[in-house]
Amino acid sequence: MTIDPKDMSLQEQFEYLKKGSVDIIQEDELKERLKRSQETGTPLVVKVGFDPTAPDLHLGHTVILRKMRHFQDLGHTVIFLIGDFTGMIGDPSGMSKTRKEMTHEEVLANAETYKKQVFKILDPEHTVIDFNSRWLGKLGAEGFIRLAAKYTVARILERDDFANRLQNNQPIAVHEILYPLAQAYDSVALRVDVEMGGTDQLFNLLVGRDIQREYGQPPQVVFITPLLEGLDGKDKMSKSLDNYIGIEEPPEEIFGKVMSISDELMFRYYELCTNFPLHQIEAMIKEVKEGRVNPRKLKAQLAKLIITDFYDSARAEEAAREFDRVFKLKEAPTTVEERRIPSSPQPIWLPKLLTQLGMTSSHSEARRLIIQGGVYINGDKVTNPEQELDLSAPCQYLLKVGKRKFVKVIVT
RNA sequence: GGGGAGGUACCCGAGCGGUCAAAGGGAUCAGACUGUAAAUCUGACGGCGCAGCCUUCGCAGGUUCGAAUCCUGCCCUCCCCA
Repeated sequence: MTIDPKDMSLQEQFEYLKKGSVDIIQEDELKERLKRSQETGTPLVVKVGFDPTAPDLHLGHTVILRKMRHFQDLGHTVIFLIGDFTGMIGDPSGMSKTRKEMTHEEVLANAETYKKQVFKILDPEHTVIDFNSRWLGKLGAEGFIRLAAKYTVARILERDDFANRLQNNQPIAVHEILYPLAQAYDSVALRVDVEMGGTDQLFNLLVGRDIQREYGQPPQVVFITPLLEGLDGKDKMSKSLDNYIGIEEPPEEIFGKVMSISDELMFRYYELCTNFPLHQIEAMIKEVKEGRVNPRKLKAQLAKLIITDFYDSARAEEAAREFDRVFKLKEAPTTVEERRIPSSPQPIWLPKLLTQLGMTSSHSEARRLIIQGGVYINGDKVTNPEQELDLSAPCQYLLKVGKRKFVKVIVT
């Protein structure tokens, strides 16, 4: 980015924001608001809701965080809204069950965790962290009924998820159909100009438009961001599927995970997790296809970019060197977890030790890995599952299990 | 309320008296080949100091020399009708 985003023309601003979006409803309305904002010098209010229970952010979340940042780059205000009230309902789109109410302290603690993570991407100057219990909690039964009166059951049931469940005779609890309304009311309370969300949020965000209209506000622009595929390239990235890159993971870990994704997926990540303009990404795809560039090089670059976002370029370079060291030169990593065990005249059976160290989950597994040639001691492959280690005198053993599990055992 | 189907290892799913630690697929893990890519190939995939033994097929009992398979009760899920 050579030019200051604030110096962009309106059209350029629009393009800057649009990159990587799935849908914008309506594009013209967004352009109009950008224009008016510039004319009046009033920043737009951009809202994105987050779940109060899951403050462990991963690369998938950064897609929308990056987009929030783009709005900030243009001087707009982003509201990081923690859905502590709606969290009691549980978003039906996540098929989650109704959650129990969290205490105020828990919510605040989670908010702190969020702060620590999101400001790796967001600009604190232009970020407001808010909680929707602030207004939804005050609404009361009466207020809620008034709100509910502004929408019809038929319209709520248009939602894919509800329609399917109705079709399949699955239960829909009454409180679930209130969820979209509660979320929509957030937009009213905050007089939101733009609400962003993933593709699974489309319905909720659209209800926001309708409800704002009911309350005499201009309907928000709905900005839909894509869901990032997980490391497997199939499902969306999520912690529960264990196909994620955590925002707080160590650089070495992130580097390794990025290197393990498929070439195809790499370009998707380039698109959604870096500021590379589309034409450059297309050029890279072409170069790879024509064999002019080794995809491995591009993947390493991607890994470094991602780490730089979460840490800094020095850490990124370090992670890259470390990776080469372990996987190219097949050396041990520079820092290996060390575990001390007391010396003993009795030797220890290797599978027992590996299991004790947590490197394997059972003696059987350890035995299997040894038989399959996946266990090394001090760089030498172990072939005998009955292998024992001498613990009679102080010494060190470097254990390696599988491709990447290392532990240094120090006999004291 | 009435009728029907079913619960098998991480997931899907076969098995319906012994030869079943339970077919097949997926996921996963290890090894080979590589670029910790993809594709492919090989092997493993309940536990146990493992040529043997122990515990698994919703739960609890029962029949039998012998049960994932048969019987009884209980729990749960789904489908159709009302």
